[in-house]
Amino acid sequence: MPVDLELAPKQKHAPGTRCCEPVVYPDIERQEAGRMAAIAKALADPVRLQLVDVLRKHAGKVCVCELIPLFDLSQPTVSHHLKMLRNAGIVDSERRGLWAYYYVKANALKELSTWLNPPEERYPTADRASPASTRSREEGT
Amino acid sequence: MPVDLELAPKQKHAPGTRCCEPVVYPDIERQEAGRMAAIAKALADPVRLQLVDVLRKHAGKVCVCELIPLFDLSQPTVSHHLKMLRNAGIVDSERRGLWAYYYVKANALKELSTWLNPPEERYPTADRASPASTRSREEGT
DNA sequence: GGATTACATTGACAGCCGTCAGTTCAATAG
DNA sequence: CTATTGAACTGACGGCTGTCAATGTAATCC
Repeated sequence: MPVDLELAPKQKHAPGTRCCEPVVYPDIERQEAGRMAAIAKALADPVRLQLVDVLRKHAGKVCVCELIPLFDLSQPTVSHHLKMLRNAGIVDSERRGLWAYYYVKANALKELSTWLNPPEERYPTADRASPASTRSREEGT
Repeated sequence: MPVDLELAPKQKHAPGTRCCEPVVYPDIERQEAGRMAAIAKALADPVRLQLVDVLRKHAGKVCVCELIPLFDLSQPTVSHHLKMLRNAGIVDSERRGLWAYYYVKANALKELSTWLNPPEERYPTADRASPASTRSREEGT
């Protein structure tokens, strides 16, 4: 049965003890997180990741007819993946006659890449778990 | 999955015309793509991305009870997301008494980060669509 | 014109994902 | 011991995803 935690003081914890120092959370992160998660979602499939990899490595515009035989997938499935990548803003396409050429949009992966790649190793080493202890950083690289 | 190149004159194209130069695809990419896609999948949700962000920024071990109020989600849902991050090998946890502390594992994001971050901004702007161009660099086996 | 080609779209299907209410479990407090 | 607390687990539900066969569409060739 549900417990009435409304009436009690919100943080009981152990008397005089805290689990860790409070975490503040900047609301600005939220929009950014949404955008980056959308990019990550588009890359969250091996086929799409390989597609982006091939397009990046060839650094030009690659025809769909060259992409299809790279996978054991039907043409509509590859087309579907390309569409998802385009909807995510990662790639774009251009038609020339019968053929469609895809390419990776510049800076499309920049935000996620920047977030993943911290510009500096300037993370403080405070251990928020035990405020009394003077430990720091248990994992070396 | 396998890169099975057809030997038959599969490519009709327009007579005497090619859509673009052939794309070779290193098979080694496949495993790597699978691993990186799994990491991307774990980050493909705003909540999980924010969780990782908070854990990274605090650079120590953060108690779950501090993570829960950051989101408008039930405790089981946050726990579920943390489990997915752990299963993906991105975070790990440690119990101390009643509390559980989560932290980002070192190097967990390294592979994806490296792939996203091109080692060099040396992308030429060769256009593979025009057969007249004289590029070479097709990375052989 | 009709036939062919390259690619996109549709519809259907199984499987996974995000969420919550409810429950369970382990550790602590009294 | 019992009561309480922090966190994980279970079951359920709607929605989304990856895949294919079939179809549609636009451009090209005869």
